Amino acid sequence: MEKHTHKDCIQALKPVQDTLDVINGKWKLQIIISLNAGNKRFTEIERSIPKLTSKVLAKELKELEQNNLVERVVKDTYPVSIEYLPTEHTKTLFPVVESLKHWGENHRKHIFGAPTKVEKNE
Amino acid sequence: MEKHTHKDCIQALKPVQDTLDVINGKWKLQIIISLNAGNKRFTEIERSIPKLTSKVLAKELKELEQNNLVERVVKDTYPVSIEYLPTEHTKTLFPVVESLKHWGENHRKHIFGAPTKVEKNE
DNA sequence: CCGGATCCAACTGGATACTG
DNA sequence: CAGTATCCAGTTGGATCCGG
Repeated sequence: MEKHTHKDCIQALKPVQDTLDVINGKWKLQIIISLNAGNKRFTEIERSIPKLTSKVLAKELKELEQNNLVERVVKDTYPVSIEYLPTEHTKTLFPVVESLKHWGENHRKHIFGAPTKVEKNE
Repeated sequence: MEKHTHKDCIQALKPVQDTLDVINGKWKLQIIISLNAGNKRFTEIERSIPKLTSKVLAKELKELEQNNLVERVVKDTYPVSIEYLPTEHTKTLFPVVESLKHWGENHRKHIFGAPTKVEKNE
């Protein structure tokens, strides 16, 4: 087996990193789930996710919006109300999440020899 | 998408986050690829990945080893040589990476390629 | 060659307060 | 309500040097 610069491998890795960047961090997927559970308003989302602060939520929502995974809708009422909605594109993420979930479960068995357990939840 | 409770989703999300933690960062997958390309020695791996420093590589290799994705072999030669090898467990990661890659490619088209769907707000 | 130790700059994110 | 601003502590990672 020859050793090479595997530049082509790195090239193939680019879309992988793109995906990881998009769902990166511990909040993005939780936010997406919260939206799909029906939460729409900023404060609603914030309250639905423990330990998530408004500063971080604002930042995460912006990034999700840029990636077309969240739609920000400004309602021209008084006072202006804002809704965050999941997009069609969001749904394409579900199989990926399933894949990650499946591997995570298998990995846990592989490392600890025990299935995922329910832990504390504040 | 069928109806879940929010808590169910968060619960199901745990193994997903496990997986993301394992392949997190911009180096882990590159290192795995480098190993699978045949690179074994520390310095070899370091040179094969631009911008990767020895400190970070050492840390990443330790984490990968803890997750059984890398095997560290000490050869009792003079001077002691060390080899890093991919494991069987590493292979189980490939379908996941494929899934991430596929979504990343599709996502890029969706964002930039622009068969732009018309989503109008009022 | 294989890293560990150290110093340091930049970034991250929590807590709190504040605004239109 | 939907965020911003500010301060601040902890973490990350680059640069460099060092020892086995």
